[in-house]
Amino acid sequence: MGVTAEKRQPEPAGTLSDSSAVGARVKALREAMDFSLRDLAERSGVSATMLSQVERGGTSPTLAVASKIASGLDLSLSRLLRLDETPHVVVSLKNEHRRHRRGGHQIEELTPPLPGLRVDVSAHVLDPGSATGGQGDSPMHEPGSRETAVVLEGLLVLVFEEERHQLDEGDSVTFDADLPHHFENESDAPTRFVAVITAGLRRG
Amino acid sequence: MGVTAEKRQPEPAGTLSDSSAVGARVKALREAMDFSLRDLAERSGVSATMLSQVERGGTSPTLAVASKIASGLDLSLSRLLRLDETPHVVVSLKNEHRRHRRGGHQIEELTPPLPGLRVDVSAHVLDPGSATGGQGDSPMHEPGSRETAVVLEGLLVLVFEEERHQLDEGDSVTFDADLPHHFENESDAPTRFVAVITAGLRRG
DNA sequence: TACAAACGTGCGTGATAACGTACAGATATG
DNA sequence: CATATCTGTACGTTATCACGCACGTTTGTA
Repeated sequence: MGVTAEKRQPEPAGTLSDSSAVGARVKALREAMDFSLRDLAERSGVSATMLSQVERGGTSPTLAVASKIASGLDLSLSRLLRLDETPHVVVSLKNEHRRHRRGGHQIEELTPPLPGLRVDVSAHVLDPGSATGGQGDSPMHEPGSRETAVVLEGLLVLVFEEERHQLDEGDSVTFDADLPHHFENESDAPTRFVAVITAGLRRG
Repeated sequence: MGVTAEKRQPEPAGTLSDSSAVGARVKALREAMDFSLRDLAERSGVSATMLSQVERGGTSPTLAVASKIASGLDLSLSRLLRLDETPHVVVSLKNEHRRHRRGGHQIEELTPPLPGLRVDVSAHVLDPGSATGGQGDSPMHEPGSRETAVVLEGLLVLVFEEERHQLDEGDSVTFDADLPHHFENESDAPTRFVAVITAGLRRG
């Protein structure tokens, strides 16, 4: 069971869209602190000329120089950069979740398609008598991946390499997801569970 | 990324403790992802020659190039830098029991303490008016870790770097867990949610 | 008003980042 | 074993970072 890996997008979340954003940020912080270019130059150890070029977006400073500038503004470099990165928090509202259904198997993606996200969280509902592992739903994942399933409601059966494992409400199970497996609902009530799949060891 | 200090002022406090630490970090991450220098060059748009120099600490790349390298590693530059900045306290549960409570916060570990497990899944109940992040519960996790929370019942508030995010039942949220955060229940009914925390990047 | 000081930026220059090419060693393959 | 391919790095070249100096403009002061 699982979702195909999202392909890398042109501008992943958190990447600087334009390094001149950092320059504008430095200028704004410097002015907020009531410093001139020469003031900041003295505090940071970077020349006023360079600071002017950076603020106007005319050059991309090295990490060493950028760290000095951040220090002159009483910040770490990572914190300075974070001010202009895309937001770290991604709230996924219930009605925004990507949902799909295959027969008696209902799937709801709970994690956003962020590049570099090494875990996939999804909610599942299995109607009575239904099972996962239909068309387009591989019984195995990429090598090294692992899965944890948590039963929220009802009864769940994990069939792992042809061995059956009974899970009651509140139980959880962790296993290597790169081996053949699927889930079944043999009861006469729907089963709800959350599946957490970690990225494999080799990422292409 | 070793800058010779012979002609420059000693680096002021607050800068990267060791520029070549970033290079070593890039090398460790690249090898963990099983990439060659040429593989990463293709993904990041930075030449293999340059990557080799950076990893060996022979040069300090510009912010523009460093951002490309980070992107090739599926990271933002600020996260890459954060891995080698001020050491963070690693959260560690005080006892091995699978269930425990702190005031109005009830926690249940759902994943077993398996070696090499790169994800931690836990169920939480917050009584009305309660919050996470009390004594012995650090507001930050190890560098590079990420967290996804799914609201199963009730209303939840995420306070992330002092910004509040409202979540209704069924909503989910994903964020960098190595920055200050905690959860609150401001409603008059209990809140149940599942938290999924991925291992940090610092681990082997 | 005149003058001094402060400010941001253009210009030229040296240092170094960034890359392409080629090499030697390691690894894979028939 | 011989050959091909992959890998990391040395070297030379080009592009650009980083700076000192000087300029024109703005601001402060007597």
